[in-house]
Amino acid sequence: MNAPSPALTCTFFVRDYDLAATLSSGQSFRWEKKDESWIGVVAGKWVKLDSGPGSITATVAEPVADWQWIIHYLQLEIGFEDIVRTFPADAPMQTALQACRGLRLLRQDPWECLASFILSSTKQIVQIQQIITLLTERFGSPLPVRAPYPPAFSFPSAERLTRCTEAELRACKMGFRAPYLLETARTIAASQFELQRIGALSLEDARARLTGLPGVGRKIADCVLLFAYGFPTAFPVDVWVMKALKQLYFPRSRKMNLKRLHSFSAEHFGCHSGYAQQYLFHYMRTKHENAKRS
DNA sequence: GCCCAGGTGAAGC
DNA sequence: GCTTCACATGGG
Repeated sequence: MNAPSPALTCTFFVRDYDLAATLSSGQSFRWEKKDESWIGVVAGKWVKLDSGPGSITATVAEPVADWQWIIHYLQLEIGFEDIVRTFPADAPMQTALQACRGLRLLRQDPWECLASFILSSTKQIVQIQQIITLLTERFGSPLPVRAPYPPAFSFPSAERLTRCTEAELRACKMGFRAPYLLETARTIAASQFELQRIGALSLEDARARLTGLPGVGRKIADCVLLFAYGFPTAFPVDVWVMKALKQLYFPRSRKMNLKRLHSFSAEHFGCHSGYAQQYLFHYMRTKHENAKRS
């Protein structure tokens, strides 16, 4: 077989892939929409994604022969229909599914995902994006970019962040999250904690390891387990998912606390409950604008 | 001014 | 075990 020759673009044929919903659904915070394209950084490479009918085209700044990194990130090879089929048949779930069919889960870099969600607590998605943009501009490395697009930067490594002061991090507008990020970066960089090994553990053990890090509780751990490691039943419950579960499933119960909702979700949403969770989250966040459009 | 945002950890009961 | 509160910052 001939090795594929290096190229600047590659087109992938896809079905049921809503790129816009996927990249704007609060999994990753590094995507910016420019005209009809999405600009981001994946695996240390600047990349532009364009969605066509039944296809996604990736464009990079320097020719590459192997596109596996973007295939993996976008999860282009998963059996989407097989996942959606496992969702419960109840009305709320089917409404959410219909509202944003084609929404996918990404497979992100564990460190970037962990650091990003440490910065996410009680912040709106736009603000998380602002913080991460500042962090990458100040402490990441500049990457080759295609003209005429603005400069892009890698996500700073844990080791790089250990050389920051807390004040420098706070200056990225992250507030009280700065010491959490700094301490976690130190733990990771000192190899007291191997992110590599988390994926081989059971869900419960992996979650226990992550929640041992400062600033990482159940919710942030579940985000990393789902968005970076692909644990299919990690089920992050934030304020939106909480609202979705209470309003859609327990409209007249006053005593549904976090713990009860976790046990409900574990038995109700099936073997891909994490995927189902992302549909509920995105549906709740966007249903008002959808209502306006239709 | 107020309430809220992909929460967590510590203190109080 | 649970509930309450402080913690920065910016949007609506």
